[in-house]
Amino acid sequence: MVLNALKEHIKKNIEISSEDLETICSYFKLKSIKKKDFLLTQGNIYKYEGFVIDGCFRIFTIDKKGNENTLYFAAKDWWLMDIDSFMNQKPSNLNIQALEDSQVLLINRTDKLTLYQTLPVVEKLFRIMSQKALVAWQRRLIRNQCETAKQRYLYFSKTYPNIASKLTDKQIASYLGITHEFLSKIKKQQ
Amino acid sequence: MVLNALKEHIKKNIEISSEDLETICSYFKLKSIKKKDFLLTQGNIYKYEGFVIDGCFRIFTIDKKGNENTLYFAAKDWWLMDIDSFMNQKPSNLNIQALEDSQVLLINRTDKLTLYQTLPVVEKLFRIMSQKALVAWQRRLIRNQCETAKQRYLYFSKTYPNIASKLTDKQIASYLGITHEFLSKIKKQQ
DNA sequence: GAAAATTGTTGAACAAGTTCAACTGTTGTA
DNA sequence: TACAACAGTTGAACTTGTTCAACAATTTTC
Repeated sequence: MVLNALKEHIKKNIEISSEDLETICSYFKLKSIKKKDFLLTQGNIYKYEGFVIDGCFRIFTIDKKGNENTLYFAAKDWWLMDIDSFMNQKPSNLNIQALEDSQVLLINRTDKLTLYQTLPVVEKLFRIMSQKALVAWQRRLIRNQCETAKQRYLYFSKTYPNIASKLTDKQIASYLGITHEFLSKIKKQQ
Repeated sequence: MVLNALKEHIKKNIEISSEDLETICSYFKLKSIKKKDFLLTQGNIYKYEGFVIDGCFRIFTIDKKGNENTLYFAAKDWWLMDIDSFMNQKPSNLNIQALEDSQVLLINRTDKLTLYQTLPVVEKLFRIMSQKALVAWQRRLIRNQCETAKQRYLYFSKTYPNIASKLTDKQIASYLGITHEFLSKIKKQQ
């Protein structure tokens, strides 16, 4: 059953009773998203938080010069969030696009706030997940500052082979913060 | 009184009763740290989480090549954390050094875990603070990817003038991810 | 207050990464 | 199946940032 992936994911992060687990999961609804479709586009308020059941997404921004900048990719068991837009009801700077036909479990803002209020364990769950994510973002920033594009490319394709294999070089380049021409030259070198 | 800064900070993030606020604050102890002294050095387990009352700190790592890479600076009202080391009792990759004579409120791991267990509002507080920090780290990464060193320098000195004024150019360069020679050239340009 | 250590500046040669343009190879799609 | 759209490759000229070395200015320390 589709909710099992979410349940397993939650249990990896916290200890939780099965009643609480059921309650949490009952608020999530499954949605299918076709390849190239958007779950969120820049300028709109993000009304959901999503957990990827199957498929792959790219989360990116487009800057003033028109360059696409990929924040991260989300495959199975990753979250699709824009905390700032979702919590503060602000227009988002992000685009969330399916790279292949995908399935996500979505929860809306009202239900999420209800969960926070009624189940303290949900606060704990998202506190722990946020802190883990924070550590990961700090490490990525440091890597960006002290490694060359080639080292970052090798790290990415080694660390996330399943995701990397689904991506075009253009998408990988926008994640690494380099042009796709330069990525092409890097790959030729080795 | 010294705890007032912490109380005000907490109240900016969540709604909280004054009893709970008192309870939380009662676990923090004031510590003075002399200029150039370390609150944490790379390889050790970080036993505290700190809230800066006065002074300024630099949080940085040293990579294999011996280059210092500054993660962030923490002045009044900022937190001094290494979540990964503190929560998982792992040796830290970070150094936390006072840039001037400073004062911090510290809480140890046992007390922090007690707070999490006894006061649900503490989970919420750190969930919210972590999520805000996460958003900030994502934005910084995007800025690093699409702006030049000069733009990043101007952004930093405009956004954090109080912190920037306390720092040497070498420290600022290590935060921006450039050499201090290049920062010197950037400053000459304008 | 002098010596030592650190920080900041400058230049020249170099390396990393971009831009633009032209071309090739793939993947949709009518 | 053909054609359009997009992804990938390559080269030349360019910009951004690094490295190293020498020197000047400032701060620390005894």
